[in-house]
Amino acid sequence: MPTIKDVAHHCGVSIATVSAVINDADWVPHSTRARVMEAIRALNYRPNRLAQSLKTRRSFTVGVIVSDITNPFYTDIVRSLSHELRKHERSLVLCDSNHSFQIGEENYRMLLEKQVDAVVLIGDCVRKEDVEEFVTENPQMPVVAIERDYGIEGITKLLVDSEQGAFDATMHLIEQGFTRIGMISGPLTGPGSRSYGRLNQYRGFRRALQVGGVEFDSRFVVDGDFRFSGGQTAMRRLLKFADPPEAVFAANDLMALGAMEVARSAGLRIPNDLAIIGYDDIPIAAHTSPPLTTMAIPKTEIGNAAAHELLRHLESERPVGPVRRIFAARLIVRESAIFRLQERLERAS
Amino acid sequence: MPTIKDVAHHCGVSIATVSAVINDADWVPHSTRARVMEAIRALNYRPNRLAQSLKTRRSFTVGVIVSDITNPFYTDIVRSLSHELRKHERSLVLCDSNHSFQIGEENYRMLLEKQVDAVVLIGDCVRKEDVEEFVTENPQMPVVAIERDYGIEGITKLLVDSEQGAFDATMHLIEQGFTRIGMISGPLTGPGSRSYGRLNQYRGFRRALQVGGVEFDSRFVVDGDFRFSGGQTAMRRLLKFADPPEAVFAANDLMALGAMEVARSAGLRIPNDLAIIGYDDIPIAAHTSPPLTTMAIPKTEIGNAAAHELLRHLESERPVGPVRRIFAARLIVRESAIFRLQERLERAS
DNA sequence: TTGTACGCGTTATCAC
DNA sequence: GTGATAACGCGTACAA
Repeated sequence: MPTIKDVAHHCGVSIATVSAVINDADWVPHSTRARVMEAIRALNYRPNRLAQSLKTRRSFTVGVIVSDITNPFYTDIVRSLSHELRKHERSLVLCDSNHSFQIGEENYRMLLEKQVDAVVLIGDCVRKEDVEEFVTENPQMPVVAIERDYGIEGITKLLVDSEQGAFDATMHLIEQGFTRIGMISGPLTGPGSRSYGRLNQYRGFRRALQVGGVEFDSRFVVDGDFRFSGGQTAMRRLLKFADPPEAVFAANDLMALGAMEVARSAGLRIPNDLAIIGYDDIPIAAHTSPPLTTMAIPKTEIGNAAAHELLRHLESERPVGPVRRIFAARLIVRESAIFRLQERLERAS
Repeated sequence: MPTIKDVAHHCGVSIATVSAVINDADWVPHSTRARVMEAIRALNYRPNRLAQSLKTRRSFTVGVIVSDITNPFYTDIVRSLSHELRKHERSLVLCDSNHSFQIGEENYRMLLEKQVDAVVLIGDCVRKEDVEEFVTENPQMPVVAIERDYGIEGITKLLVDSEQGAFDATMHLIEQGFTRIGMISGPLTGPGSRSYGRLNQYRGFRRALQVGGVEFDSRFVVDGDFRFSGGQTAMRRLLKFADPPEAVFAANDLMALGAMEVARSAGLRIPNDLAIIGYDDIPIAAHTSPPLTTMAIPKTEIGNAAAHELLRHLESERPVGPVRRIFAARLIVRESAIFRLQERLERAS
């Protein structure tokens, strides 16, 4: 591997001049500049970013810790983050904490040792106390937390308003004309309850019923586990009632799909006999039969925002204050929650 | 940030001693070692890996370029790769080339400049000529290519035998007793045809028919696009025949799901009226109704193997020869391709 | 057993 | 305009 020294020797200038050419300083004459460039091409010289970083104290690298990279939301966020960073000449070192706080803490420490310029935390990947400790030790390093509110001052937070999302979903059902509305919620305790940041979905559901003037029936709220099978189990419980709900809001699409499967197996048509609305807009949701009405999370926007916030810090001269941004889920109307008026009138008569 | 110098001053020894303690050399006396450790704790000293790397010429970092990180196969591979590397104190720089050869080439160059110890190429992310050039320029750097055979000497290849996978899938249908068998293939040209490395599926399908003594009907082979909608379109074409196939092998699960949807809408029961077998074993496949019989790709094994091969090079003294490993897809029997004998006898009578 | 001095590849300061 | 030269933080011969 040729070094800057080799280039300097090759074209008979000093390393300082070569360095100036590389970092295109304005004072280098065109003639010498051309000679240096020629030597660089001839030797196929590539600057050693490690040495650059050691000297400039900027690694042009961002560390990312994600609790589970196979979670499609996080994958999408990482992707858009990666693209934005690339546009600004930064690279990304990825750590998957695999839902282990210990691994997350090790990852964080490693990133600091590697002198990353910033850290992005996605999901519930590091213990709050550890983040606090790292942040107080490195107050100058930008930290962005996504989908988890550590409640720590001095770090940027990017969150999704799940209360509002659940409210909008439920409100959609009410506006369609449904009056007996159930909910398949997420787990009330355990890891999923926090990492998904969806504790507030139930609250949004309740608020929508209240605002929409629809009576709340506590029997119609069943808790699931965010998995397909959890949706199935929950739906079976719902269908046992003599007067089951006519519409159901599921806290995520996987459970909505499970619920749909059980409903159809029970001979119910969707949405004619039972309306279902999900949450997440996973890829398959557009292709189920009927296609699933659901709430989309602005994954790409979140990834872009993370990059944007980081770069604001990194590219500005003086430290920039942290930010707390709330993103809204967006209603995607498809066919699983349509109120079929004609159908209902016919049945009523 | 405290440096090794600060630690040395703090406990009144030389930096050489501190360095020896960090890299636990055997000659440091317990007493001084303890004093140094104490100072490290007190100052909260962390060695600067950048400086270490500059000196030792090993960055303990592996570069990964993936054509599309949101592709679940690649995500799983990246995940297992990342875990294995972490166990061996290596970190991972992730690049998503986003199906662009130009971005892939830029990524590769950047990784080299960052002095990564090795490169992993997943999918069709870098032009063959570029890989060749980089490899000849850096003959000592280990390169692992996954799911794409560049046909380049000197790099390790990890591939899935799609011919065998298609053969096994089709053979499963034949063994069940089906005789009129169709195939929904992948695209014959374009990016998908190469990045998925599935050109050979058709060949495996043909071979199975031959080996199994089942007549080949060219009308029953329709090409799709690896997407849900492509599966739907293909199935519609298949169902137009007066004597449609009684079993279908789809080149991926998404198309199998699309085909299933169309078949059911047409009033066909699965597998009673039409058997379907997929390829990939995507997560939802276990939860469709009926659950989809399919071929599973050993994603985790591939990721682990990539890490294993890299570490063989990285941790051995002298260069190790590259390897070419072929992985087999595994049949996952569920319910979408079961031959219901009794049902068929009843219908026949 | 411990300390000194140099080199890794680069940038930045300051003479010339 | 250009070229020495001192850092950057660390590892390591080699001297003490």
